[in-house]
Amino acid sequence: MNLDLSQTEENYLKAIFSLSIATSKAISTNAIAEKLETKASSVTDMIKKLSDKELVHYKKYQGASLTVAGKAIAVRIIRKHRLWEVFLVKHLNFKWDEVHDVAEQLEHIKSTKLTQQLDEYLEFPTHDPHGDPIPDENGNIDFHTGVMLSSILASEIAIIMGVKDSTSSFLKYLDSSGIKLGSVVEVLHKEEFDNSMLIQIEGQKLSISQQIAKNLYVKKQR
Amino acid sequence: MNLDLSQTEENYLKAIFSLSIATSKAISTNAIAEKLETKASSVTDMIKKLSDKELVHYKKYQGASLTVAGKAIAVRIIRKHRLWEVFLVKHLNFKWDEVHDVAEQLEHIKSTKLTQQLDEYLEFPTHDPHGDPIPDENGNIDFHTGVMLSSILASEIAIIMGVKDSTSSFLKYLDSSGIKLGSVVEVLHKEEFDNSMLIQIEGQKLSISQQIAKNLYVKKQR
DNA sequence: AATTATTTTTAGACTTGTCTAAAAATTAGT
DNA sequence: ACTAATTTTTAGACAAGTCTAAAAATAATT
Repeated sequence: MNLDLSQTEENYLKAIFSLSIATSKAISTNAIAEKLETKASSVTDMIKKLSDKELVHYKKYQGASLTVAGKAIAVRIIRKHRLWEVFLVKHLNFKWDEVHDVAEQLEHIKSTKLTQQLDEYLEFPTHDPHGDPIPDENGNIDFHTGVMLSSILASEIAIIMGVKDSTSSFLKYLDSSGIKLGSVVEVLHKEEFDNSMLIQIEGQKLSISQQIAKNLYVKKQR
Repeated sequence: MNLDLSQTEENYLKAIFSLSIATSKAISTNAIAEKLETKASSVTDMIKKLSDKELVHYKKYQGASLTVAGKAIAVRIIRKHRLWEVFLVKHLNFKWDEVHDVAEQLEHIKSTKLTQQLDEYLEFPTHDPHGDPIPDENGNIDFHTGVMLSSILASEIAIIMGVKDSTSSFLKYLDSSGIKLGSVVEVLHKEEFDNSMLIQIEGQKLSISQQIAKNLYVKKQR
């Protein structure tokens, strides 16, 4: 069995992996198609192929899920993606909203030595510039605690740990508002009407919509 | 005109470029096929395509040569290849005989910011780990002086500037013989019979075949 | 200059990944 | 439970890049 996958195949595995985080059910053809901006018929073809290679479990009309082997590959790709993001920000002066497209290319470079050495060179980072956890060499991931800022109650204090949405527009909004990873947030008030919240962050008061709050991972301070 | 080339197209341009260094004539279909380890018929197809994109000059049965636009692209790829090689050796602990395959992949990453920043990060290196010149941002290259060790006469002294053959086996031979870029060589004796030479290098006497000497670029010391 | 050998091109086929349009299966709605 | 709506799959086509085998052009030989 040829385990040297095409970039396309790798992208499918990665898509299924990331869609699998939120659920334990099989991932629908349509969901994959939407994620990869392709057509359902193309997805069906590819899932069959990956199923033949025993990288996904697949029964007609029942959606797809990763096998152990498939998940291992997906995690390796994500590991590479995030390591490269760290490299770009830490050493090459990229902003956190500029790294995605380049990392999307770099993640497909095949060389275990490269990945290992890069990891070492970066001093074994645990999180990427967006706060996402970097899988270790064995594929273990410290998933986010999963607490969103939107769930924090008034008068509580938390620390920004990551962003869920990594689109450039969201990241630029955060930059312009002075919200960074590590920032301490105090929830001053929650508006019942639209669930927006008034917060104290980086020395200023700021009103943020629920949409924003739902996309910020935080660690609650006791 | 879509200027976003596939990796395959880029590899053809690079192959034609490197074959063009030794000659001013058009490059034959067969030569390209051999370089890329493919068939002549495939080369014909691709050359036509590149000709349509005005990246190569092509007349049936007359071989191919790069247009100004094609050469510019080829040089950019070579620039990226060599910058990555420097990165791998300088920062990621790769040996000079290990970098080629990885750089072959990395050279296709598309991001002008990445290339610029990498160049700056590496402090604008002028040569890669094999002594090959790195084109600058505008595509200018300091070609090798072109003097090979084989042309150096007995009792003359020279400095190793680069290797012509970058295969792993040749580089490992050099490592095991203590021959490095920058090494000072004195030609002690030239054997008329087989053109081998006895040299003094890195504190030892060494006999090398003409084959070896023909693959080492040197700068003659006056 | 005619013939032979080599190189190059063409023609047709195959693979990968994609698409559209139609058919089949599943899910939802009453 | 039975249509209706939605999702998924199939069938057939296409583009990129490759191949083999045969034809055409060029180069070499005598």
